[in-house]
Amino acid sequence: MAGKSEDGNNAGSGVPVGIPEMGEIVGYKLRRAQLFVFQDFIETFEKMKLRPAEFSVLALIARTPGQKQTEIAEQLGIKRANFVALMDSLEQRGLAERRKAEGDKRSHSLHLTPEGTRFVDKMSTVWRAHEERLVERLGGPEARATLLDLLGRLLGEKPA
Amino acid sequence: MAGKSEDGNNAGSGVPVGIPEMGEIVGYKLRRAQLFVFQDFIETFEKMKLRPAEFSVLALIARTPGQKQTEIAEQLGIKRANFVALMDSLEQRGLAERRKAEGDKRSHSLHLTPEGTRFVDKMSTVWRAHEERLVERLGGPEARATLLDLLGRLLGEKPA
DNA sequence: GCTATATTGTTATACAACAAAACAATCGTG
DNA sequence: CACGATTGTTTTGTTGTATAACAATATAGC
Repeated sequence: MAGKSEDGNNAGSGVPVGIPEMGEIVGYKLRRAQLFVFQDFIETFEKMKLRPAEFSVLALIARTPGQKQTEIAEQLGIKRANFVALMDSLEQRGLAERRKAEGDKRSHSLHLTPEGTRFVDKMSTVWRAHEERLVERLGGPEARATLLDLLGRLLGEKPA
Repeated sequence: MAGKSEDGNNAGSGVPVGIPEMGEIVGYKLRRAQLFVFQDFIETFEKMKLRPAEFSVLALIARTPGQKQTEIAEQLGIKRANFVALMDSLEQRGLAERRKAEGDKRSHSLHLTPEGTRFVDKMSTVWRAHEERLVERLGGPEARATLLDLLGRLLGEKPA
């Protein structure tokens, strides 16, 4: 056998070389992992009737209240058209509210209600348990930090 | 000031502590990264009119031909009901085909057509360029290996 | 061998996520 | 003031995915 194997794991097995194995495809594994994590997230927040998108909206409003709808939506990569129903729901549940922005009669500034603030507190606690579960799977906090760093690189974030 | 800061980056700024920053949420960053990678993937394969799911099906059939529909679907996490239309499309495009499985008149064994084989060759080449783009973003092949490893841990794969 | 149960591929259907276009109200600028 | 841009909204369409039901076939138990 003249050393011709490129794949390294299927010499002479008739398996066509050059065709990527699923586990070697970054996009594929990324998707599977994201699905898994979201699955855990969704189950974790099932009782609170909170979906990932709603979580992110509440967290953003909590951290920087008063931002305009479009600003919040943009930061989360949500089209402002699709953001409307999302915000409607949060408002009807009494968790967040739209206030007339002073100075601009078109835009709404987003805030948490008092109940929303309490809700976000509980939400944050519940989230921590979810995140800790991921850390265990990853094998420790350093692994999580590394993962966040690598994902950040894909997203083009500055190398800190 | 007695050292009470837990967040470490917003002392005295009125920002509620305990509420996670978006960039610190594994699930969120994972989703954004996956979206980004898929975006690049989709643009890369726009000319070939190939979607991620179709790519994965063709790659799987190419690597292990003769598998039953349900087997392929299951490996990819696709419900067999949704797999039908997917496979229909690949068959109508002349890339893959269903053969009557010998021994079981219910099941179909999946194979590539000759044209499908050529298509997969080209597909693999094009994919490599996409993957290489990701490697550059990540900062090298080692970073990619690390990422695949970490994602594998999330998915519960054996530590090799 | 016959019957009950399970599996395979399929159809139909519903729902959620997401994108694109258009619109009224309002803003900002020349 | 007139014009173009922006904000929130409605409407609509597409895609991905989940569920239920079905006919054909296979398998296991008796």
